[in-house]
Amino acid sequence: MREAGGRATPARRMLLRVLFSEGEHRSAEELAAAVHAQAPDVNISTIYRNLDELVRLGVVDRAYLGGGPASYHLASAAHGHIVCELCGAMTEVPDDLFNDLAEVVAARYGFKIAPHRFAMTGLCANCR
Amino acid sequence: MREAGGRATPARRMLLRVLFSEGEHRSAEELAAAVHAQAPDVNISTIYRNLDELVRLGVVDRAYLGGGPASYHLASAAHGHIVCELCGAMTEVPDDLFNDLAEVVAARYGFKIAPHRFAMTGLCANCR
DNA sequence: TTAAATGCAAAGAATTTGCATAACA
DNA sequence: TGTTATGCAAATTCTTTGCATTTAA
Repeated sequence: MREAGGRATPARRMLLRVLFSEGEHRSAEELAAAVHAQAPDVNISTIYRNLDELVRLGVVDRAYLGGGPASYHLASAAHGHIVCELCGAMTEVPDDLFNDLAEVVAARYGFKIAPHRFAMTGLCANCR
Repeated sequence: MREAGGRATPARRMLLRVLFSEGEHRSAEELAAAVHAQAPDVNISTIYRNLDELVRLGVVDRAYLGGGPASYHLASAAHGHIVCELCGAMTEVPDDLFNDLAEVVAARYGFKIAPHRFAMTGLCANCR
């Protein structure tokens, strides 16, 4: 944080602590709730601003898993996502599942996909 | 529409006409604007309701391409999407690009992916 | 004539912004 | 001591909902 010209504030410490301790795939609201358990005065807009900053620094990944709120997780825990369109169940899938596809897309379009920042939607085993 | 117990209303005719004539990947607001060019009185909530219905009937696909509004296109024009996280450029990719990946995901998780309803995000050739 | 569709206005969820104040370095 | 970060409230964007009215079949 400091290296990037930022400051170490209580709100930021709390947010990072929560990101490490809580499970993956938390929305901004959920992260805010977790932060509030310890520091009730941290404003939601501060959460959003700090998440933006952490995303910009590459510390946190923001993934859009469908219509709902954006989902945040530590960049260190990279993985893909599959999300059921009916029941909403989310499953993590290993990054390397995308290797072949990523190669083709890179070769054909010059596009580098970031598998941990989107979800493949469809139908899960239960809902099919 | 009628087969599904629905009615053929002017608002629906207009919406479908627009979906056929306009390009792909329109947001609800864009579709509303196009409809309004011919029928200024159609309410945006009617657009949303009819889009919901068309999605339910499988006539239209709704894709979440990132943080912005949902994107709608005729289900007949099935294809995948890659969207650049920096410049927002969207490119359509053929469905069959997902064949191998879809097979693995089906075998391993029992999950059937719907490639035309999400976008793979990442960096385009220009932004890399 | 009756269930389905619409318009309107209002609410809702998720996120962003302006501005005065507080606090890290 | 001067930015940087925060709180607060209000605004924005996208979408949904309740309800009275209209309309297709």
